[in-house]
Amino acid sequence: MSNMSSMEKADLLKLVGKRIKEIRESKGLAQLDVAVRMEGNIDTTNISRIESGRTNPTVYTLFRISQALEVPMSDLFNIEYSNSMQDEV
Amino acid sequence: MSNMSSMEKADLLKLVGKRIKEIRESKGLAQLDVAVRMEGNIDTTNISRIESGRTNPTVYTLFRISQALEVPMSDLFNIEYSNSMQDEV
DNA sequence: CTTTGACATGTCAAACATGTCAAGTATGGA
DNA sequence: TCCATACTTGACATGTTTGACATGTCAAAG
Repeated sequence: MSNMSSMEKADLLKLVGKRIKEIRESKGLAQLDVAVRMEGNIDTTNISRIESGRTNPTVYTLFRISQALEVPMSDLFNIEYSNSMQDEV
Repeated sequence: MSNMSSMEKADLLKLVGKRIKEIRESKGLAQLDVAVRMEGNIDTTNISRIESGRTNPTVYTLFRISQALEVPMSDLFNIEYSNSMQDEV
């Protein structure tokens, strides 16, 4: 997710979704496990839609997912500007 | 944004909004400047609502804002792993 | 072959984000 | 005071996310 400057909506959603799935699987969790851990009502339908990039989730939904996965929200964006600055225009 | 585990929706939205405003002002930009730099149609109304935490923005909207502000998306969440102190709670 | 688990996908309704315009507030300067 | 800039707030239409449920697919197990 380094050169985000020219990214389109569909690409962003796919990347975020893939990242969420990656984290979830690395923790050995099923979508249902995440749903159960999330605050408020949710079912796996929405998690599936988010992971496949078919929906444009709100920040609160992403927040609840990051809570359930026990990672900071920044992890969902997999941002590592380790060596450079962002988009020096 | 420490101890996010017990945060409620309204608090999350207020924090993110405050952080966006903080970054925007640190760059000497007006809401209108951000709107103009953002992809797609937008005016300052939505930016105002997001900054005041009155709406729950989608990830794509936050993405466009981070682009306009020329910061990585993680900056919008004020990740504290870097140099600042950790979770003083 | 049937069952079970995990996930994708379709539909529906309710709630909500966004975009747009208009009007209001506040501040600072001429 | 008047005017301009910056931002907030209300109302509304439009589109989309979300939650709920049903169904489809696929693989593994029995």
